[in-house]
Amino acid sequence: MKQSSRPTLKAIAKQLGISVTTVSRALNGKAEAYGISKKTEEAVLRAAKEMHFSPDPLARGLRLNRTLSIGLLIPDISNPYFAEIARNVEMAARREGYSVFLCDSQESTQLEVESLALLRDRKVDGLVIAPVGQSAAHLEELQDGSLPLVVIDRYFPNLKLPYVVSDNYRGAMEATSHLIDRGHRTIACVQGLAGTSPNRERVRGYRTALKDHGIEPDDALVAGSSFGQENGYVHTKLLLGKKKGITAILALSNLITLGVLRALAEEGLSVPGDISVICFDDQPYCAYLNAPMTTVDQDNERMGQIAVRLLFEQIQSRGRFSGEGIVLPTRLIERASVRRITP
Amino acid sequence: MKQSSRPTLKAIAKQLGISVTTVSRALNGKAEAYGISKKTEEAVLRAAKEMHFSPDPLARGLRLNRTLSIGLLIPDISNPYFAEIARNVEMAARREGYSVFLCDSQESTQLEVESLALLRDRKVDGLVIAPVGQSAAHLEELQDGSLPLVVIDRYFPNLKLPYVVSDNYRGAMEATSHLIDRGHRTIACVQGLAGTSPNRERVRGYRTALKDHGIEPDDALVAGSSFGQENGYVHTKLLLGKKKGITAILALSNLITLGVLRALAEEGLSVPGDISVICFDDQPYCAYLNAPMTTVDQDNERMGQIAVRLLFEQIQSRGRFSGEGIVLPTRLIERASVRRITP
DNA sequence: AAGGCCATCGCAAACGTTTGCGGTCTTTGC
DNA sequence: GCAAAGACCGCAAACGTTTGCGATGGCCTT
Repeated sequence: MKQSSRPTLKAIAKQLGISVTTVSRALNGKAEAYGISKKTEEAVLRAAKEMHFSPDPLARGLRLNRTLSIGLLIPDISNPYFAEIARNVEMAARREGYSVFLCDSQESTQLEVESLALLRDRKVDGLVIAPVGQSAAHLEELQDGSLPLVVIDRYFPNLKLPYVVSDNYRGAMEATSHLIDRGHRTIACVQGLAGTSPNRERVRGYRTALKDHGIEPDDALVAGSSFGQENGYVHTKLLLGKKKGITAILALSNLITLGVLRALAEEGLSVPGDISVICFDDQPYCAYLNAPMTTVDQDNERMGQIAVRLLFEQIQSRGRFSGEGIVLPTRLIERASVRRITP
Repeated sequence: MKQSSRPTLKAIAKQLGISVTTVSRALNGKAEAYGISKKTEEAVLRAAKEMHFSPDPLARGLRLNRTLSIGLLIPDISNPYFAEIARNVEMAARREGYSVFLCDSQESTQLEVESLALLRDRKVDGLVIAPVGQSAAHLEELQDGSLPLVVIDRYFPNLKLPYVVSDNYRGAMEATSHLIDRGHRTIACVQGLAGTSPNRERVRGYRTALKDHGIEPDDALVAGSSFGQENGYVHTKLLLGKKKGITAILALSNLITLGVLRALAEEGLSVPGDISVICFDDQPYCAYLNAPMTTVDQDNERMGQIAVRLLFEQIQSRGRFSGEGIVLPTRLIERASVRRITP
């Protein structure tokens, strides 16, 4: 009885009394190109099937310098927003025959740098990365196209890297306008991680909407420093204490929103009775919250799929990417967390 | 200017005028064992550092038959329950120097089988798998210990495979008892995927609790066939139509719960005013739902960590696992979705 | 002076592929 | 009958490691 080790080219070759070369070529569909008779080709294919042969990815990778794997680098996979993206990336990649290495940078640039090196070491054929987004120094060296990659969710305006992101600017503008249209004038904004493109764009949309409606943005109404829940909680508390007359809050992420809600509950404020809330990231549960939440839905399903498509285009054209990037529209989902008021 | 290709052992060897053998041994800490002088050892280490050498995982894997990678197989990574597990698995694995291949089986046994083959092909050193759980045929052949693995969330009583799961039985029993204690007698149960261990155990806990309190379980009060949201919705509708007098619902997953809530909303029933609800899986948002949800919290953080620990114990001891498996306690988190009634 | 024994290191094979050059036959053309 | 042309296939190197055997010197011992 043979060991349970996988069959190799050699095994097939020996069984058929031919060389590994021929076996390899036949299996790679190069029979015609190398003048291998139909008979042997079929024999090889049959034997391979019978023995359940599949080429060793390591050996093949070593020789070909392609691993048929990609890296997926995410700031926090437990965030349902990213989890959804990850799911679509995995599905799309698998459909192309690629496997994906998952790395969670835990919102730490330090860990992101390490992960990047690690994935590179692993010789992944490409990378889709949702960067922490505060620093881009470690991404600059990736611009040379030596390693195909696409950036998602957060991007860097001054880097020549393909990206796919939401139209955060318009999304925030629409949301803010929605509030203004319903009579709100003093609108607070609980923001996320400063310096990241989504945060920057969203705040910009928020301010533009205000100005467009003749309301002067008040910097004191914008607070926050991370996309996490705790941040939402803390800064809602602070905002409520510092500024009076706030009638609505724009929360810039789903986790922030949960923090906001906690703070409001503690303060005994009801949504939307006492205060209106609108937030980024639609999640399955948003409709069932106390006061079903009006949200800015991002199409993260497509984001994952498109990211992979963009990536494979690079991989197949070996390198250079031309386009600027892709911006996906958002969608305002109106529910019941915004009240119409008369100022 | 050299190509931007990574430095190899040969490069270091050439630079120092020694053999690759010596370089390899020095880098692997076998200098002493093979009698390599302190001087050369240090020279090698220094050169390696300077050139930013790191061994090619492919070549190493080919030679050693170890890839320093594990596979993580999940039915649905976009489910926050599994996402949280994935996060902890990734973190724990990375801490041990392992990378993780992510596979999403999309709750399909078919895809699970394929993924298993794929990961095996990739020569992962181990596997942590949350199986779909309906069929175990493809897992049986893994019992021989040829590939270390640990099963999480769902397990198979008749398979000798290490597992770590929640104490679903007790969890459901406590939840049901909680309802009974508050006066509920007609308690519906919206279940998940039939045939899976969590579902079986939870239903068993539900029934036991009823019997323990002198209530005869009514099979017509148990319905459902998947852990998804749609299932929760549909079967709540059906239950409400079929059975009268239901005062409480036990929902066996977080997604099911969302479906339940949708159905109740459509029927104009309020929680907990008209009907009480209690559910499995605590999620960050549960506290902010309309009627903050009383839940059975599972410690999926530890589940991921322990799974990895168990896995590495197998990997290091090359093979045989002795223990039976690990059962993590659940915790009932009492909020406001259960009303006290007087039957 | 010869043998033995350390201390230090290198050769070459092996892991499983792919691929640039060939090398044999058989057939064909004249 | 003989060369040229296909048709069909194999050798061996290469990818970057690790490792079983030695190999080479120098120094000590007797």
